[in-house]
Amino acid sequence: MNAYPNISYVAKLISEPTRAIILESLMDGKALPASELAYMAKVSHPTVSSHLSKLVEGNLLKVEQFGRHRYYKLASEQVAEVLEKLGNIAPPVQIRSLKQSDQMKQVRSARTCYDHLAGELGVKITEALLSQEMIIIKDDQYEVTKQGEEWFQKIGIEINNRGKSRRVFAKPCLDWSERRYHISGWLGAAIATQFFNEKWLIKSTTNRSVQLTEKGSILLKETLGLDI
Amino acid sequence: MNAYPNISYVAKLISEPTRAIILESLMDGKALPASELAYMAKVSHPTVSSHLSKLVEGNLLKVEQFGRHRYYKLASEQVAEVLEKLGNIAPPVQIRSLKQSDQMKQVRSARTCYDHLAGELGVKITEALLSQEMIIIKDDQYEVTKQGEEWFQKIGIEINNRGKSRRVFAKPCLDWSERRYHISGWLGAAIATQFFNEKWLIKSTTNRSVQLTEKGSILLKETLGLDI
DNA sequence: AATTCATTTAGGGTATGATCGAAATATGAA
DNA sequence: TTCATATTTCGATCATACCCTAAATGAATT
Repeated sequence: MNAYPNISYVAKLISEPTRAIILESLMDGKALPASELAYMAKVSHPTVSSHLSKLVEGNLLKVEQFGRHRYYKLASEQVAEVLEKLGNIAPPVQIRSLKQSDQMKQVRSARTCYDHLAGELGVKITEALLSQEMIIIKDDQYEVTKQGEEWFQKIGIEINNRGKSRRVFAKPCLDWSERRYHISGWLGAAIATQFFNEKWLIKSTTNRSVQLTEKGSILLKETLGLDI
Repeated sequence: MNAYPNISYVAKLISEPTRAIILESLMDGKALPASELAYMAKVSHPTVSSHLSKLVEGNLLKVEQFGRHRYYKLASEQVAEVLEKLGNIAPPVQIRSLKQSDQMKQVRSARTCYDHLAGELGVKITEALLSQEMIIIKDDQYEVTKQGEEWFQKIGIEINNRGKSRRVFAKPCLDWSERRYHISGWLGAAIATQFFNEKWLIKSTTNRSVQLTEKGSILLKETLGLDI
């Protein structure tokens, strides 16, 4: 009765708290060196090193070497998907300190999820686009309307310019903190990229959270009527 | 740096091999009593009982009591989704015995995945429907064509009869054994249900595999040109 | 009430694996 | 070559938790 892929092996890799912190730290798709991850997870170098080799061995992480630095990142978007889905059925963590509570608030308010926006900000933008009929939902996918196309063009995104990208255009992704949906897929990534390029949004250096800038705030207010 | 849902907690629940067997045994959506699960996982009653209480505590399983029996089932479709996705990034199990190898072959050839068909059979039906243009793929979703509607009607499925079901109509689900796609969502469930109702397909009593009947084989040959 | 079947609690043996300091290795800079 | 930094290997310690047997509980049937 064991004729299945080795689910328990992968789950075991994810289950160890230190490794879970490592994976979560890499969920926004960036690559980090071992020492940085050791600092984030608050464990010694030998410990993090042993965890990293297990994660690479299990194909959850990839490693790229530049000189004496090794940068670790998630092995694929599928891994990020599994982690996000696990987040959806997982209970929230117990908050133990004020600092942690602040981090939590930041991350819930706005963060990146692999390559698109999530958290309250991601959900609010998505819902504003829906209510203004810039996008509509059809069969569990988002479609951009005529006026939506103009709006995206105005902020610098050419909907029809995505070339031969075989990626899903835009689908709803259940947000673990809001229990509502935000946009993932090609469109989600395009929005996030543009927001960073135009400095409407900046990334935190310590966690997955992101911060709306003055410029970004004005843009959302003026073009979508969004107060944040 | 821990301001996230408790991914490691859920992963730990799934990671224990005995619990993984229990979860996999319930992946087709059916409900089983503790003693049956103890037999399948080849552990004692106390052991399985302790695992089951942890899985219920962690909201991965639900329990329903009928008299002195307690039936356990997956808590939600989301749990099944997580398990299936984990299967996609997990390495295949080591085959240790002939019996296990036979089970493996059965399960790979045809099985249920929560409430729709998977394995070689699920993939072949999906690909036949695509090549005959009964369904087409559009933006990562399947749509039923005019002639497809007739085909579904012929086998007893009214596409337009799904009432107020808010479920995704039909989307591709990556199959861990085939590394190709089968149909999930409302349509996937409708197909599976109809195949069981009409006895074109029967379930194994010991694992997730299913067997095409004589009648079922003829139907697929005559209406889709599928040789299985 | 007594019996039977399903499941849970209790307690102890055992194994796995996470952790760290110290030392070793690998890479680039001086 | 020598030094400095990044990472891994080694060895020992320690905690977690899985597993079983035996006994207890809970729920129907007689």
